[in-house]
Amino acid sequence: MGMTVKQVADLVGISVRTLHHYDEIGLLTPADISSGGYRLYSDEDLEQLQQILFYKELGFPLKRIGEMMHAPSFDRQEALELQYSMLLEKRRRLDNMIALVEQTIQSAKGEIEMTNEEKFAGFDFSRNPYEQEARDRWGDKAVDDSNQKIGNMTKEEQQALGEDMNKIYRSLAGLRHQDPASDEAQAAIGEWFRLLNKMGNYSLDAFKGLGQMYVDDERFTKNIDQFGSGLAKFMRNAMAVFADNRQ
Amino acid sequence: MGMTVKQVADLVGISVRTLHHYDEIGLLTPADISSGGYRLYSDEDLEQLQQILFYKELGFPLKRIGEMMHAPSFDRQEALELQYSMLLEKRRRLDNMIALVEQTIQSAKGEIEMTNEEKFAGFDFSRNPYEQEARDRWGDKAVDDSNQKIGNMTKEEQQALGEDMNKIYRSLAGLRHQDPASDEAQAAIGEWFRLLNKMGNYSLDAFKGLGQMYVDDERFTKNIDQFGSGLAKFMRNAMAVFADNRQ
DNA sequence: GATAAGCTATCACGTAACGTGAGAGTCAAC
DNA sequence: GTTGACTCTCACGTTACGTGATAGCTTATC
Repeated sequence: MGMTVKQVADLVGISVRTLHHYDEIGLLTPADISSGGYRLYSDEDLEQLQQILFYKELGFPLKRIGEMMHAPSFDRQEALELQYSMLLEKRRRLDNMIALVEQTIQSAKGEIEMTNEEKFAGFDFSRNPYEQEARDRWGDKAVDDSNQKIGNMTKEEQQALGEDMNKIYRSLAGLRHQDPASDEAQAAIGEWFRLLNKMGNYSLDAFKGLGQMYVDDERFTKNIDQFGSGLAKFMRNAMAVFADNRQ
Repeated sequence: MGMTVKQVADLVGISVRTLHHYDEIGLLTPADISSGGYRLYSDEDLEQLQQILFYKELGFPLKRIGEMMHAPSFDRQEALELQYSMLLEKRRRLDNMIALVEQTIQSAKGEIEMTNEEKFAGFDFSRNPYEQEARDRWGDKAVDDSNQKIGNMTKEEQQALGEDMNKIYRSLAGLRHQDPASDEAQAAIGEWFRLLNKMGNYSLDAFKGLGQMYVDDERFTKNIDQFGSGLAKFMRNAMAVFADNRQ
Protein backbone atom coordinates (compact mmCIF):
# COMPACT_ATOMS: atom_id res chain seq x y z
CA MET A 1 0.00 0.00 0.00
CA GLY A 2 3.07 2.23 0.01
CA MET A 3 3.85 4.96 -2.51
CA THR A 4 6.73 4.68 -4.98
CA VAL A 5 9.43 7.29 -5.33
CA LYS A 6 7.84 9.14 -8.22
CA GLN A 7 4.44 9.25 -6.58
CA VAL A 8 5.97 10.80 -3.49
CA ALA A 9 8.19 13.11 -5.51
CA ASP A 10 5.25 14.43 -7.53
CA LEU A 11 3.05 14.81 -4.49
CA VAL A 12 5.65 16.71 -2.53
CA GLY A 13 7.34 18.59 -5.34
CA ILE A 14 10.86 17.26 -4.93
CA SER A 15 13.01 15.06 -7.19
CA VAL A 16 13.35 11.30 -7.12
CA ARG A 17 17.06 11.76 -6.64
CA THR A 18 16.37 13.70 -3.46
CA LEU A 19 14.46 10.76 -2.02
CA HIS A 20 17.31 8.46 -3.02
CA HIS A 21 19.72 10.80 -1.33
CA TYR A 22 17.71 10.95 1.89
CA ASP A 23 17.66 7.18 1.91
CA GLU A 24 21.40 6.97 1.27
CA ILE A 25 22.27 9.18 4.21
CA GLY A 26 19.71 7.47 6.43
CA LEU A 27 17.52 10.54 6.81
CA LEU A 28 14.36 8.98 5.43
CA THR A 29 14.31 5.22 4.97
CA PRO A 30 11.15 3.93 3.32
CA ALA A 31 8.96 1.77 5.54
CA ASP A 32 8.92 -1.07 3.07
CA ILE A 33 10.66 -2.48 0.02
CA SER A 34 8.80 -4.37 -2.69
CA SER A 35 9.81 -7.79 -3.99
CA GLY A 36 11.38 -6.05 -6.96
CA GLY A 37 13.48 -3.80 -4.76
CA TYR A 38 11.30 -0.69 -5.08
CA ARG A 39 11.13 1.79 -2.21
CA LEU A 40 7.64 1.98 -0.72
CA TYR A 41 6.76 4.96 1.46
CA SER A 42 4.08 4.82 4.14
CA ASP A 43 1.93 7.66 5.46
CA GLU A 44 4.24 7.95 8.43
CA ASP A 45 7.15 8.37 6.06
CA LEU A 46 5.25 11.24 4.48
CA GLU A 47 4.83 12.91 7.84
CA GLN A 48 8.53 12.55 8.48
CA LEU A 49 9.26 13.96 5.06
CA GLN A 50 7.05 16.93 5.83
CA GLN A 51 9.04 17.53 9.01
CA ILE A 52 12.29 17.31 7.09
CA LEU A 53 11.10 19.88 4.58
CA PHE A 54 10.00 22.24 7.32
CA TYR A 55 13.43 22.06 8.87
CA LYS A 56 15.07 22.47 5.49
CA GLU A 57 13.01 25.58 4.79
CA LEU A 58 14.43 26.98 8.00
CA GLY A 59 17.96 26.37 6.77
CA PHE A 60 18.98 23.40 8.88
CA PRO A 61 21.58 21.11 7.28
CA LEU A 62 20.36 17.57 6.61
CA LYS A 63 22.83 16.09 9.05
CA ARG A 64 21.39 18.05 11.97
CA ILE A 65 17.84 17.36 10.86
CA GLY A 66 18.67 13.68 11.04
CA GLU A 67 20.19 14.03 14.50
CA MET A 68 17.16 15.90 15.78
CA MET A 69 14.55 13.60 14.31
CA HIS A 70 16.31 10.40 15.29
CA ALA A 71 16.83 11.54 18.86
CA PRO A 72 14.74 9.41 21.25
CA SER A 73 13.40 12.58 22.85
CA PHE A 74 12.04 13.89 19.54
CA ASP A 75 8.49 15.13 19.88
CA ARG A 76 6.61 16.05 16.73
CA GLN A 77 4.19 18.44 18.37
CA GLU A 78 7.01 20.28 20.05
CA ALA A 79 8.99 20.40 16.81
CA LEU A 80 6.03 21.83 14.93
CA GLU A 81 5.57 24.62 17.46
CA LEU A 82 9.25 25.43 17.30
CA GLN A 83 9.13 25.47 13.51
CA TYR A 84 6.10 27.71 13.65
CA SER A 85 7.81 30.37 15.72
CA MET A 86 10.93 30.13 13.60
CA LEU A 87 8.90 30.63 10.47
CA LEU A 88 7.38 33.76 11.98
CA GLU A 89 10.90 34.92 12.71
CA LYS A 90 11.82 34.24 9.11
CA ARG A 91 8.89 36.28 7.90
CA ARG A 92 10.01 39.14 10.12
CA ARG A 93 13.40 39.08 8.46
CA LEU A 94 11.82 38.88 5.01
CA ASP A 95 9.74 41.94 5.89
CA ASN A 96 12.97 43.72 6.79
CA MET A 97 14.37 42.80 3.40
CA ILE A 98 11.28 44.10 1.65
CA ALA A 99 11.48 47.35 3.55
CA LEU A 100 15.15 47.59 2.61
CA VAL A 101 14.37 47.19 -1.08
CA GLU A 102 11.67 49.85 -0.82
CA GLN A 103 14.15 52.24 0.73
CA THR A 104 16.78 51.37 -1.85
CA ILE A 105 14.37 52.12 -4.66
CA GLN A 106 13.70 55.52 -3.16
CA SER A 107 17.38 56.10 -2.66
CA ALA A 108 18.14 55.14 -6.26
CA LYS A 109 15.58 57.71 -7.35
CA GLY A 110 17.42 60.24 -5.24
CA GLU A 111 14.48 60.76 -2.91
CA ILE A 112 16.36 59.72 0.21
CA GLU A 113 19.97 59.09 1.20
CA MET A 114 21.34 55.93 2.79
CA THR A 115 24.54 55.22 4.66
CA ASN A 116 26.55 52.13 3.84
CA GLU A 117 25.28 50.49 7.01
CA GLU A 118 21.68 51.16 6.06
CA LYS A 119 22.26 49.64 2.64
CA PHE A 120 22.75 46.27 4.30
CA ALA A 121 20.56 46.62 7.35
CA GLY A 122 18.07 44.14 5.95
CA PHE A 123 20.62 41.40 5.46
CA ASP A 124 20.93 40.14 9.02
CA PHE A 125 19.61 36.81 7.75
CA SER A 126 23.12 35.94 6.74
CA ARG A 127 24.19 35.92 10.38
CA ASN A 128 22.77 34.12 13.35
CA PRO A 129 19.04 34.70 13.00
CA TYR A 130 18.67 35.41 16.70
CA GLU A 131 21.65 37.66 17.06
CA GLN A 132 19.84 40.79 15.93
CA GLU A 133 17.08 40.18 18.43
CA ALA A 134 19.66 39.61 21.13
CA ARG A 135 21.43 42.83 20.23
CA ASP A 136 18.21 44.79 20.39
CA ARG A 137 17.37 43.33 23.74
CA TRP A 138 20.67 43.25 25.55
CA GLY A 139 22.88 45.67 23.70
CA ASP A 140 25.76 45.17 21.32
CA LYS A 141 28.51 44.86 23.87
CA ALA A 142 26.94 42.00 25.79
CA VAL A 143 26.43 39.99 22.64
CA ASP A 144 29.91 40.68 21.27
CA ASP A 145 31.41 39.68 24.61
CA SER A 146 29.43 36.48 24.69
CA ASN A 147 30.35 35.55 21.16
CA GLN A 148 34.00 36.20 21.82
CA LYS A 149 34.05 34.17 25.00
CA ILE A 150 32.29 31.28 23.36
CA GLY A 151 34.70 31.55 20.47
CA ASN A 152 37.60 31.21 22.88
CA MET A 153 36.31 27.95 24.31
CA THR A 154 37.62 24.69 22.93
CA LYS A 155 35.36 22.68 20.67
CA GLU A 156 34.90 20.15 23.45
CA GLU A 157 33.84 22.76 25.96
CA GLN A 158 31.38 24.26 23.50
CA GLN A 159 29.92 20.91 22.69
CA ALA A 160 29.58 19.92 26.33
CA LEU A 161 27.83 23.18 27.16
CA GLY A 162 25.56 22.78 24.17
CA GLU A 163 24.59 19.30 25.27
CA ASP A 164 23.81 20.50 28.75
CA MET A 165 21.50 23.12 27.34
CA ASN A 166 19.88 20.53 25.15
CA LYS A 167 19.18 18.30 28.12
CA ILE A 168 17.64 21.01 30.23
CA TYR A 169 15.57 22.29 27.37
CA ARG A 170 14.15 18.86 26.81
CA SER A 171 13.33 18.24 30.43
CA LEU A 172 11.67 21.62 30.76
CA ALA A 173 9.74 21.08 27.56
CA GLY A 174 8.40 17.87 29.02
CA LEU A 175 7.32 19.67 32.16
CA ARG A 176 5.41 22.47 30.55
CA HIS A 177 2.04 21.25 31.68
CA GLN A 178 2.99 20.17 35.17
CA ASP A 179 2.80 21.72 38.58
CA PRO A 180 5.72 24.10 39.09
CA ALA A 181 6.13 22.74 42.60
CA SER A 182 6.65 19.17 41.43
CA ASP A 183 9.98 17.50 42.06
CA GLU A 184 10.77 17.23 38.39
CA ALA A 185 10.10 20.90 37.76
CA GLN A 186 12.23 21.87 40.73
CA ALA A 187 15.03 19.63 39.53
CA ALA A 188 14.90 21.09 36.03
CA ILE A 189 14.88 24.61 37.40
CA GLY A 190 17.84 23.70 39.57
CA GLU A 191 19.72 22.47 36.55
CA TRP A 192 18.82 25.61 34.78
CA PHE A 193 20.50 27.71 37.45
CA ARG A 194 23.57 25.50 37.38
CA LEU A 195 23.76 26.06 33.67
CA LEU A 196 23.41 29.80 34.09
CA ASN A 197 26.27 29.72 36.57
CA LYS A 198 28.36 27.75 34.14
CA MET A 199 27.62 30.24 31.43
CA GLY A 200 28.44 32.95 33.91
CA ASN A 201 31.97 31.61 34.06
CA TYR A 202 32.23 32.55 30.46
CA SER A 203 30.74 35.97 31.09
CA LEU A 204 27.50 35.38 29.30
CA ASP A 205 26.00 38.25 31.25
CA ALA A 206 23.31 38.80 28.71
CA PHE A 207 21.87 35.35 29.25
CA LYS A 208 22.25 35.65 32.99
CA GLY A 209 20.32 38.89 32.88
CA LEU A 210 17.51 37.30 30.97
CA GLY A 211 17.45 34.42 33.40
CA GLN A 212 17.07 36.82 36.29
CA MET A 213 14.29 38.55 34.44
CA TYR A 214 12.36 35.33 34.31
CA VAL A 215 12.97 34.61 37.94
CA ASP A 216 11.64 38.02 38.91
CA ASP A 217 8.61 37.55 36.73
CA GLU A 218 5.61 36.64 38.81
CA ARG A 219 4.38 34.37 36.11
CA PHE A 220 7.24 32.18 37.19
CA THR A 221 5.28 31.12 40.22
CA LYS A 222 1.83 31.54 38.78
CA ASN A 223 1.80 29.93 35.41
CA ILE A 224 4.44 27.37 34.55
CA ASP A 225 2.95 27.03 31.11
CA GLN A 226 3.59 30.57 30.00
CA PHE A 227 6.86 30.52 31.81
CA GLY A 228 7.85 27.39 29.97
CA SER A 229 6.95 28.90 26.64
CA GLY A 230 8.98 32.03 27.27
CA LEU A 231 11.82 29.93 28.56
CA ALA A 232 11.70 27.77 25.46
CA LYS A 233 12.30 30.86 23.39
CA PHE A 234 15.16 31.93 25.60
CA MET A 235 16.76 28.53 25.41
CA ARG A 236 16.29 28.48 21.68
CA ASN A 237 18.08 31.81 21.38
CA ALA A 238 20.93 30.55 23.47
CA MET A 239 21.17 27.29 21.58
CA ALA A 240 21.23 29.13 18.30
CA VAL A 241 24.27 31.05 19.47
CA PHE A 242 25.99 27.78 20.23
CA ALA A 243 24.88 26.19 17.02
CA ASP A 244 26.40 29.05 15.11
CA ASN A 245 29.67 28.97 16.97
CA ARG A 246 30.04 25.25 17.03
CA GLN A 247 31.13 23.00 14.18
CA MET B 1 39.54 55.41 0.11
CA GLY B 2 38.30 51.89 -0.70
CA MET B 3 37.28 49.34 1.88
CA THR B 4 39.27 46.17 2.46
CA VAL B 5 37.75 42.70 2.39
CA LYS B 6 37.20 42.41 6.10
CA GLN B 7 35.63 45.82 6.39
CA VAL B 8 33.16 44.92 3.67
CA ALA B 9 32.58 41.46 5.08
CA ASP B 10 31.80 42.81 8.55
CA LEU B 11 29.57 45.55 7.20
CA VAL B 12 27.56 43.23 5.02
CA GLY B 13 27.60 40.12 7.17
CA ILE B 14 29.27 37.74 4.74
CA SER B 15 32.66 36.00 4.86
CA VAL B 16 35.92 37.19 3.39
CA ARG B 17 36.06 33.98 1.42
CA THR B 18 32.76 34.87 -0.21
CA LEU B 19 34.25 38.12 -1.49
CA HIS B 20 37.27 36.23 -2.76
CA HIS B 21 34.96 33.80 -4.46
CA TYR B 22 32.91 36.53 -6.13
CA ASP B 23 36.15 38.04 -7.39
CA GLU B 24 37.38 34.68 -8.66
CA ILE B 25 34.29 34.05 -10.74
CA GLY B 26 34.19 37.63 -11.93
CA LEU B 27 30.93 38.46 -10.22
CA LEU B 28 32.26 41.35 -8.13
CA THR B 29 35.69 42.69 -9.01
CA PRO B 30 36.93 45.39 -6.63
CA ALA B 31 37.28 48.83 -8.14
CA ASP B 32 40.88 49.18 -7.05
CA ILE B 33 43.88 47.22 -5.84
CA SER B 34 46.40 48.65 -3.40
CA SER B 35 50.14 48.68 -3.96
CA GLY B 36 50.37 45.68 -1.67
CA GLY B 37 47.85 43.72 -3.68
CA TYR B 38 44.86 44.27 -1.37
CA ARG B 39 41.36 44.40 -2.82
CA LEU B 40 39.77 47.82 -2.35
CA TYR B 41 36.00 48.14 -2.73
CA SER B 42 34.29 51.37 -3.72
CA ASP B 43 30.79 52.57 -2.85
CA GLU B 44 29.64 51.44 -6.27
CA ASP B 45 31.00 47.99 -5.53
CA LEU B 46 28.87 47.99 -2.40
CA GLU B 47 25.78 48.80 -4.41
CA GLN B 48 26.56 45.96 -6.76
CA LEU B 49 27.09 43.66 -3.82
CA GLN B 50 23.72 44.66 -2.45
CA GLN B 51 22.15 43.76 -5.78
CA ILE B 52 23.91 40.42 -5.77
CA LEU B 53 22.61 39.63 -2.31
CA PHE B 54 19.07 40.55 -3.27
CA TYR B 55 19.24 38.17 -6.19
CA LYS B 56 20.78 35.50 -4.03
CA GLU B 57 18.00 35.84 -1.48
CA LEU B 58 15.60 35.13 -4.31
CA GLY B 59 17.42 31.91 -5.12
CA PHE B 60 19.22 32.89 -8.32
CA PRO B 61 22.48 31.01 -8.95
CA LEU B 62 25.58 33.21 -9.03
CA LYS B 63 26.21 32.46 -12.68
CA ARG B 64 22.86 33.88 -13.74
CA ILE B 65 23.26 36.84 -11.41
CA GLY B 66 26.49 37.62 -13.19
CA GLU B 67 24.89 37.30 -16.61
CA MET B 68 22.07 39.61 -15.64
CA MET B 69 24.20 42.26 -14.00
CA HIS B 70 26.85 42.31 -16.68
CA ALA B 71 24.32 42.58 -19.49
CA PRO B 72 24.62 45.96 -21.21
CA SER B 73 20.88 46.44 -20.84
CA PHE B 74 21.00 46.01 -17.07
CA ASP B 75 19.04 48.72 -15.30
CA ARG B 76 19.34 48.94 -11.54
CA GLN B 77 16.01 50.65 -10.98
CA GLU B 78 14.25 48.05 -13.05
CA ALA B 79 16.05 45.25 -11.25
CA LEU B 80 15.06 46.62 -7.86
CA GLU B 81 11.41 46.76 -8.82
CA LEU B 82 11.57 43.21 -10.12
CA GLN B 83 13.24 42.06 -6.94
CA TYR B 84 10.61 43.86 -4.91
CA SER B 85 7.72 42.03 -6.54
CA MET B 86 9.57 38.75 -6.29
CA LEU B 87 10.14 39.28 -2.60
CA LEU B 88 6.43 39.90 -2.15
CA GLU B 89 5.82 36.64 -3.99
CA LYS B 90 8.24 34.94 -1.67
CA ARG B 91 6.42 36.28 1.35
CA ARG B 92 3.17 34.96 -0.04
CA ARG B 93 4.69 31.50 -0.25
CA LEU B 94 6.11 31.81 3.24
CA ASP B 95 2.64 32.73 4.49
CA ASN B 96 1.35 29.56 2.86
CA MET B 97 4.00 27.59 4.71
CA ILE B 98 3.03 29.18 8.01
CA ALA B 99 -0.62 28.39 7.42
CA LEU B 100 0.38 24.83 6.58
CA VAL B 101 2.26 24.44 9.85
CA GLU B 102 -0.71 25.84 11.75
CA GLN B 103 -2.97 23.27 10.12
CA THR B 104 -0.48 20.50 10.74
CA ILE B 105 -0.32 21.36 14.43
CA GLN B 106 -4.09 21.11 14.63
CA SER B 107 -4.07 17.88 12.70
CA ALA B 108 -1.41 16.43 15.00
CA LYS B 109 -3.66 17.29 17.92
CA GLY B 110 -6.42 15.40 16.18
CA GLU B 111 -8.55 18.51 15.77
CA ILE B 112 -8.70 18.30 12.00
CA GLU B 113 -7.86 15.77 9.31
CA MET B 114 -5.60 16.32 6.33
CA THR B 115 -5.20 14.47 3.08
CA ASN B 116 -1.71 13.69 1.80
CA GLU B 117 -2.05 16.47 -0.75
CA GLU B 118 -2.93 18.97 1.93
CA LYS B 119 0.10 17.94 3.96
CA PHE B 120 2.32 19.37 1.27
CA ALA B 121 0.15 22.12 -0.12
CA GLY B 122 2.45 24.76 1.33
CA PHE B 123 5.56 23.46 -0.37
CA ASP B 124 5.07 24.81 -3.87
CA PHE B 125 8.20 26.87 -3.31
CA SER B 126 10.22 23.91 -4.42
CA ARG B 127 8.80 24.11 -7.91
CA ASN B 128 8.71 26.93 -10.35
CA PRO B 129 7.66 29.86 -8.18
CA TYR B 130 5.29 31.15 -10.82
CA GLU B 131 3.74 27.87 -11.71
CA GLN B 132 1.17 27.92 -8.95
CA GLU B 133 0.04 31.36 -9.97
CA ALA B 134 -0.15 30.21 -13.57
CA ARG B 135 -2.21 27.19 -12.55
CA ASP B 136 -4.63 29.35 -10.60
CA ARG B 137 -5.04 31.70 -13.48
CA TRP B 138 -5.09 29.44 -16.49
CA GLY B 139 -5.97 26.04 -15.16
CA ASP B 140 -3.91 22.94 -14.65
CA LYS B 141 -4.28 21.49 -18.12
CA ALA B 142 -2.96 24.51 -19.94
CA VAL B 143 0.11 24.66 -17.75
CA ASP B 144 0.81 20.95 -17.97
CA ASP B 145 0.45 21.09 -21.74
CA SER B 146 2.81 24.03 -21.97
CA ASN B 147 5.41 22.42 -19.77
CA GLN B 148 5.27 19.23 -21.76
CA LYS B 149 5.61 20.94 -25.08
CA ILE B 150 8.52 23.02 -23.90
CA GLY B 151 10.08 19.88 -22.51
CA ASN B 152 9.87 18.29 -25.95
CA MET B 153 11.81 21.11 -27.58
CA THR B 154 15.52 20.75 -28.12
CA LYS B 155 17.83 22.73 -25.89
CA GLU B 156 18.66 24.97 -28.83
CA GLU B 157 15.04 25.74 -29.53
CA GLN B 158 14.36 26.49 -25.90
CA GLN B 159 17.34 28.76 -25.66
CA ALA B 160 16.48 30.61 -28.84
CA LEU B 161 12.94 31.16 -27.66
CA GLY B 162 14.17 32.30 -24.27
CA GLU B 163 16.50 34.82 -25.88
CA ASP B 164 13.70 36.17 -28.01
CA MET B 165 11.60 36.69 -24.93
CA ASN B 166 14.49 38.37 -23.24
CA LYS B 167 14.93 40.79 -26.09
CA ILE B 168 11.30 41.78 -26.23
CA TYR B 169 11.08 42.11 -22.50
CA ARG B 170 13.99 44.47 -22.50
CA SER B 171 12.70 46.63 -25.30
CA LEU B 172 9.26 46.85 -23.74
CA ALA B 173 10.74 47.66 -20.37
CA GLY B 174 12.59 50.52 -21.96
CA LEU B 175 9.39 51.80 -23.52
CA ARG B 176 7.27 51.80 -20.41
CA HIS B 177 7.11 55.54 -20.17
CA GLN B 178 6.68 56.33 -23.83
CA ASP B 179 3.78 57.06 -26.07
CA PRO B 180 2.12 53.80 -27.14
CA ALA B 181 1.81 55.16 -30.64
CA SER B 182 5.56 55.68 -31.03
CA ASP B 183 7.44 53.68 -33.63
CA GLU B 184 9.45 51.87 -31.03
CA ALA B 185 6.40 50.82 -29.07
CA GLN B 186 4.72 49.62 -32.23
CA ALA B 187 7.80 47.66 -33.20
CA ALA B 188 8.03 46.04 -29.79
CA ILE B 189 4.37 45.16 -29.86
CA GLY B 190 4.83 43.71 -33.30
CA GLU B 191 7.63 41.55 -32.01
CA TRP B 192 5.50 40.53 -29.11
CA PHE B 193 2.87 39.17 -31.48
CA ARG B 194 5.45 37.33 -33.50
CA LEU B 195 6.64 35.73 -30.30
CA LEU B 196 3.14 34.76 -29.31
CA ASN B 197 2.71 33.11 -32.68
CA LYS B 198 5.94 31.26 -32.25
CA MET B 199 4.87 30.09 -28.84
CA GLY B 200 1.57 29.17 -30.40
CA ASN B 201 3.41 26.68 -32.56
CA TYR B 202 4.30 24.93 -29.40
CA SER B 203 0.74 25.15 -28.11
CA LEU B 204 1.41 27.58 -25.31
CA ASP B 205 -2.27 28.39 -25.32
CA ALA B 206 -2.16 29.70 -21.81
CA PHE B 207 0.24 32.46 -22.74
CA LYS B 208 -1.65 33.18 -25.91
CA GLY B 209 -4.79 33.56 -23.88
CA LEU B 210 -3.16 36.01 -21.56
CA GLY B 211 -1.80 37.91 -24.52
CA GLN B 212 -5.26 38.17 -26.00
CA MET B 213 -6.55 39.35 -22.64
CA TYR B 214 -4.15 42.24 -22.72
CA VAL B 215 -5.04 43.11 -26.26
CA ASP B 216 -8.72 43.21 -25.43
CA ASP B 217 -8.04 45.31 -22.38
CA GLU B 218 -8.84 48.93 -23.07
CA ARG B 219 -5.92 49.94 -20.91
CA PHE B 220 -3.89 48.75 -23.88
CA THR B 221 -4.73 51.89 -25.75
CA LYS B 222 -5.22 54.17 -22.78
CA ASN B 223 -2.31 53.63 -20.45
CA ILE B 224 0.85 52.10 -21.79
CA ASP B 225 2.41 52.38 -18.36
CA GLN B 226 -0.01 50.07 -16.63
CA PHE B 227 -0.07 47.87 -19.66
CA GLY B 228 3.68 47.69 -19.61
CA SER B 229 3.73 46.81 -15.97
CA GLY B 230 1.24 44.03 -16.39
CA LEU B 231 3.10 42.84 -19.41
CA ALA B 232 6.35 42.82 -17.50
CA LYS B 233 4.78 40.46 -15.03
CA PHE B 234 3.46 38.27 -17.80
CA MET B 235 6.84 38.12 -19.46
CA ARG B 236 8.44 37.33 -16.17
CA ASN B 237 6.08 34.43 -15.67
CA ALA B 238 6.85 33.13 -19.11
CA MET B 239 10.57 33.56 -18.68
CA ALA B 240 10.47 31.72 -15.39
CA VAL B 241 8.93 28.75 -17.14
CA PHE B 242 11.77 28.76 -19.61
CA ALA B 243 14.38 29.27 -16.96
CA ASP B 244 13.06 26.23 -15.17
CA ASN B 245 13.02 24.05 -18.23
CA ARG B 246 16.28 25.21 -19.66
CA GLN B 247 19.77 24.24 -18.59
C1' DG C 1 64.02 49.67 13.08
C1' DA C 2 62.93 45.24 14.87
C1' DT C 3 59.14 42.64 16.17
C1' DA C 4 54.67 41.03 17.12
C1' DA C 5 49.67 41.16 16.03
C1' DG C 6 46.34 41.32 12.79
C1' DC C 7 45.08 41.40 7.76
C1' DT C 8 45.61 39.92 3.31
C1' DA C 9 47.05 37.00 -0.74
C1' DT C 10 47.05 32.82 -3.36
C1' DC C 11 46.83 27.84 -3.94
C1' DA C 12 44.43 23.75 -3.13
C1' DC C 13 41.71 20.32 -1.21
C1' DG C 14 37.08 19.44 1.38
C1' DT C 15 31.90 19.42 1.73
C1' DA C 16 26.80 19.57 1.25
C1' DA C 17 22.96 18.47 -1.37
C1' DC C 18 21.87 17.01 -4.77
C1' DG C 19 22.09 16.78 -10.72
C1' DT C 20 23.03 13.94 -14.42
C1' DG C 21 23.79 10.30 -17.27
C1' DA C 22 24.89 5.03 -17.78
C1' DG C 23 23.49 0.46 -17.73
C1' DA C 24 20.28 -2.87 -16.15
C1' DG C 25 16.14 -4.76 -13.98
C1' DT C 26 10.67 -4.23 -13.01
C1' DC C 27 5.88 -3.49 -13.81
C1' DA C 28 1.42 -2.52 -16.19
C1' DA C 29 -0.91 -2.40 -20.29
C1' DC C 30 -1.99 -3.60 -24.75
C1' DG D 1 5.49 -10.64 -25.08
C1' DT D 2 6.81 -6.50 -26.01
C1' DT D 3 6.65 -1.66 -25.45
C1' DG D 4 6.85 2.41 -22.36
C1' DA D 5 7.18 4.25 -18.09
C1' DC D 6 9.45 3.45 -13.70
C1' DT D 7 12.87 1.74 -10.86
C1' DC D 8 17.49 0.32 -9.21
C1' DT D 9 22.54 1.17 -8.23
C1' DC D 10 27.01 3.05 -9.28
C1' DA D 11 29.70 7.00 -10.11
C1' DC D 12 31.28 11.28 -11.54
C1' DG D 13 29.91 16.51 -11.92
C1' DT D 14 28.38 20.99 -9.86
C1' DT D 15 27.52 25.05 -6.91
C1' DA D 16 29.05 28.07 -3.33
C1' DC D 17 31.64 28.43 -0.59
C1' DG D 18 34.66 26.32 4.16
C1' DT D 19 39.07 25.32 5.80
C1' DG D 20 43.70 25.12 6.51
C1' DA D 21 48.64 26.04 4.66
C1' DT D 22 52.03 29.14 3.56
C1' DA D 23 53.68 33.62 2.66
C1' DG D 24 53.56 38.74 2.09
C1' DC D 25 51.61 43.45 3.99
C1' DT D 26 50.61 47.03 7.68
C1' DT D 27 50.24 49.15 11.89
C1' DA D 28 51.34 49.68 16.73
C1' DT D 29 54.76 49.18 20.17
C1' DC D 30 59.20 48.76 22.29
